[in-house]
Amino acid sequence: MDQPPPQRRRTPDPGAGEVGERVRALRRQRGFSLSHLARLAGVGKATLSGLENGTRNPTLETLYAITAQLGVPLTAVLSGPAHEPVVRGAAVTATLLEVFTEAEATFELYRMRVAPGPGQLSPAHQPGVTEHVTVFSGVLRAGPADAPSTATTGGHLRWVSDVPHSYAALGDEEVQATLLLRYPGRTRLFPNLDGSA
Amino acid sequence: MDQPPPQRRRTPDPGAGEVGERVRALRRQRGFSLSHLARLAGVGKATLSGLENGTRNPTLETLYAITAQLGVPLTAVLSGPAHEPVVRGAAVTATLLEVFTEAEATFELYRMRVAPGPGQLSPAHQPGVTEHVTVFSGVLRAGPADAPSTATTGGHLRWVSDVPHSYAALGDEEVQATLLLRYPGRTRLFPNLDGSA
DNA sequence: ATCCGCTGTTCCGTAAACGGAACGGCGACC
DNA sequence: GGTCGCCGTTCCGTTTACGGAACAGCGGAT
Repeated sequence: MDQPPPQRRRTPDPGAGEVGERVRALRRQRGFSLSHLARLAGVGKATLSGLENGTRNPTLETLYAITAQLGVPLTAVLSGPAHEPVVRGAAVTATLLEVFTEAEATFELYRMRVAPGPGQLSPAHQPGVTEHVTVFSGVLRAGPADAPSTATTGGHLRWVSDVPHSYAALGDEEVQATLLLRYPGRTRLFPNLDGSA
Repeated sequence: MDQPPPQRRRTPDPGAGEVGERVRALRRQRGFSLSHLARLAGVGKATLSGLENGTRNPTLETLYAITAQLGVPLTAVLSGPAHEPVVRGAAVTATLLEVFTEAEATFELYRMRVAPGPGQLSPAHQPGVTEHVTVFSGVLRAGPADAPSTATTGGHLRWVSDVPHSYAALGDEEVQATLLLRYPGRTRLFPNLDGSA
């Protein structure tokens, strides 16, 4: 016999609601009303309302029209692991955001999260490598293993990481931070991740 | 007077055709036939065919179902790593790298370059917005217009940017930095009274 | 008080993206 | 030769995302 329609459901969900939440957050940040943004983007208010509330499944064109007026790339509102963690340890999870190749040095910018609890020790990098950490949430104790420093929200740490170094979150809160690695010359930690497809 | 004809056209196009080309390339890489991928993803062959040929404007759900079966994030098929500057002024050029949406706040991470010469003044942001700048090349003088601070390579600046603020590169060298903007998360009608966080 | 103007939601007809089926084309096997 | 299976495209009816209009709620001006 004919099968009934074979389960139109597809995937757990890309986070349909999350996209709407991000759009709404970005819109509010800019002080735009829903009506205003809809007019700017050339889409109906019903469309934007439904999108923000997760009751519609927008087309690429619609979503692009909106994010363009918000001044963000499409990828900024898409949920999910746009970038997969490239460094994962007991406490530290880092995601490569960007690679800057300059004349004198190469920079790798990571978003880093450090879970509360015992810290994590990382081996030495190549000579001349420096790390710059900007904490924007939580309290981080990090630096050379024999002389770490502490930074809280808004704080900044910097050290030469050609020696073993440690990361640890103080307190109960997960640490959110950005990590900037500076390599002299042009050697890269992850040569195949430059995304210059 | 009446609205002018409502200009149904939106934007130059995010590269509708490009998305299709990338999907097709990824599919062929994996040795999948169109029919096979359509079946895997649970979408109609007509849908996938039209998408690859650029004659359809897919919904997020459709595109996600397909990219998931290709084993790539949605962003892999969207207009690539083309980050265009989103802020441009006399001295400052900034590129939005990432948006982090947290429970209490939203963060926008920029890569910023400040050209040597006269600085640039930026208007106040909304209340509660803070800026965190990490300098990794050059000498930057920035902060509230009436009380800027100076940071050199490896330095860090932080200020509340609900007042006009300025950026200027000291010396002849262009300043390279990362800029983290922190927006208080949900726009609350009443300020938080609990004082936590 | 009434009126605005604006917010965001909901209703509704239209346009189009959707899945399924049918199509022509091609290679393998009988 | 015919037949099968799969390829990718096209046709077609259904579903739904779309924009416009109407709606209730609210703050400010008169």
